[in-house]
Amino acid sequence: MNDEKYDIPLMFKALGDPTRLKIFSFLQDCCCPVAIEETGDVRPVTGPTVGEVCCKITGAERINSTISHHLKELRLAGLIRIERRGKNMICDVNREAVTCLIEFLKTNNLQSEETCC
Amino acid sequence: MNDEKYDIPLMFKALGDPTRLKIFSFLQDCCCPVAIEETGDVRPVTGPTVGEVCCKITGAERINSTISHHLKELRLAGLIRIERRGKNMICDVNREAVTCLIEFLKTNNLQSEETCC
DNA sequence: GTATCATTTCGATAGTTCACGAAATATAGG
DNA sequence: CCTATATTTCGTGAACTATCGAAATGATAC
Repeated sequence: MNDEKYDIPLMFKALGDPTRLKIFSFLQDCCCPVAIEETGDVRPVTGPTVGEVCCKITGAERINSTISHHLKELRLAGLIRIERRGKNMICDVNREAVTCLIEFLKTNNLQSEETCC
Repeated sequence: MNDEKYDIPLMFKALGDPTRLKIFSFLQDCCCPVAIEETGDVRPVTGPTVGEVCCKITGAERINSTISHHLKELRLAGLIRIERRGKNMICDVNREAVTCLIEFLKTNNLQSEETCC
């Protein structure tokens, strides 16, 4: 799971900004349905639009270029996917990437607090 | 586990720099023995010194102020502990903090790739 | 106390990032 | 094609960060 596919420091960096972490957290809580392709790839079926994310995070109606920028960084880090659905772009969390981070953190981080080697 | 005790974005930010992630990774691999106090607190017994970390990360013999700075950031984020042992400062990973991150990432990140709500 | 070793703090610099508004792009609908 | 809607890209300034060498600190050894 710790492929070359994901850039671990880039993913952590993306989550290291409070605004981005809020966005990520919101998308995680949305827990949107996904479709599984013949290839085995997973892609979002529905989910919050960029506008809905903006509204949720900033409280404002208007779409914010800052949120767009943060979404792009989360996307470039591989943590979320953004896909057009008609007029809107919809977002969802890339669970594989998150699992990759979890695996990284789990390494040598056994719950036991005794000496391990 | 998701106490107020840890600042999640700050921890992710600390891990978001490649140099710091290398340091953290090295300390994780060291997997040093820890002592359990009467209070239940855990503290390092032995572990790499700051000099050893510098050597490992930069390859140089000399202690590097940059590494010192990165260690401080990891410490302020709560991810590692640094303690004096005679002339040296020794480092180790704070597993509780790491577990806190893992729990955060696990939320709504079930392995199942089907619709979950 | 003085010298020495290990590490941190300070100060400067170059580079990066966040946030904002304005302009550009892409899609849908008439 | 023209318009409206949704979102991204661009340009800018302020704030932050990484890195480096030099000076300061703190602990031990003599």
